[in-house]
Amino acid sequence: MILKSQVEWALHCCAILAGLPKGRYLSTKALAEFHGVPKEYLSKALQSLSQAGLVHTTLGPSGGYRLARTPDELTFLDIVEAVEGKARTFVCNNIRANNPCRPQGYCESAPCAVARVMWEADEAWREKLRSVQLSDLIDTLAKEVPAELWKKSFEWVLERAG
Amino acid sequence: MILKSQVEWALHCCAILAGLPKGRYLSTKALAEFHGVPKEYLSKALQSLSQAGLVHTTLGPSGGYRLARTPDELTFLDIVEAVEGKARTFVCNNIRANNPCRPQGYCESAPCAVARVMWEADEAWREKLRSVQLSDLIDTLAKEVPAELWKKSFEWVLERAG
DNA sequence: GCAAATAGGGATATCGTTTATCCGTAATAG
DNA sequence: CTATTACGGATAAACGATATCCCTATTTGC
Repeated sequence: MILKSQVEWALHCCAILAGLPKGRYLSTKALAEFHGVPKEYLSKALQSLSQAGLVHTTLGPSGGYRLARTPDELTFLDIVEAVEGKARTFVCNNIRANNPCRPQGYCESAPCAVARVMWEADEAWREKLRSVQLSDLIDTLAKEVPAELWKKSFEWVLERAG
Repeated sequence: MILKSQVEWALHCCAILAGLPKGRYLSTKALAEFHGVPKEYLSKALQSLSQAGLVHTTLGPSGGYRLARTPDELTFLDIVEAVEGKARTFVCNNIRANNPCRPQGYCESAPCAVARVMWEADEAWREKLRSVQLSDLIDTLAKEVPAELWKKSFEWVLERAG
């Protein structure tokens, strides 16, 4: 069970978009080049962000993406769920219903106890992702990324932002 | 990203094995029939439990599986990891290293900040699974499953336990 | 108005994983 | 000795992740 690589791409792209001056847009082409990932496929991930309402888009030359909210209003969970979906990672097939001792037509009152535990763990995962905002990531990166590289990257993006 | 159905099967099988009298074994055939799942494929899941040391096996007629530890020494995480593996659900491909502004031969000091957050969430998921013991599940089932069904199921298993 | 660049969506192809089955081997109980 | 079992390897089908291509509508700048 491994998350799509698109999740990683989307998170990194949002980190870049967070640094865009207000009103500017960055294209798929620039984001793909910056991260060294296939443009056409990255486009699908960005479309997922768009459909989830996390980013705004414009068409035409100088078009592209910008965040729809401020970085402190965007959580990791928002981004992960936009790409990966909101479905739980554990699917209950209710195999207890195959119990040969079970009376005919017996109807379950509660969700399977096994599934409930697995869903609680799933929720713990989501809660952790919900607790981290995009702004937290930016703060961390600002500390960790060497100043020179940080500055150069910012300029690189600005040159291409429409 | 969805867990294998084998995870569900393994959890339910362990719950059944927890009810076995000391020293008795239950075969793949019986476990597969009880849960209505393909015997050959379930066998792979049980082999995973065996390789992880969670269950003991014996060969021959009246052979099969029994728990290697008491239900309060077996956690959900033990079982989930035995089947699903211990690898993290988020794989960092270190795409930040593709940054065109990055100086040649630059070597990262720390794991990617994005990956660290994702791994913390993964750990939160595991911690939750680690906190629930198989005995907890048995307690819940003992309360929720109708007494009649509980008794019949127990008898069904005993008839087939070697 | 026109040309270039863009997001968006659909169709398609490739690859790896999950799911599933089959078979041969070794061990064991009766 | 026979029947039954766990175990491992080989194989195949089904599915999702990855990736590419193409067409359309829209927008910018000339």
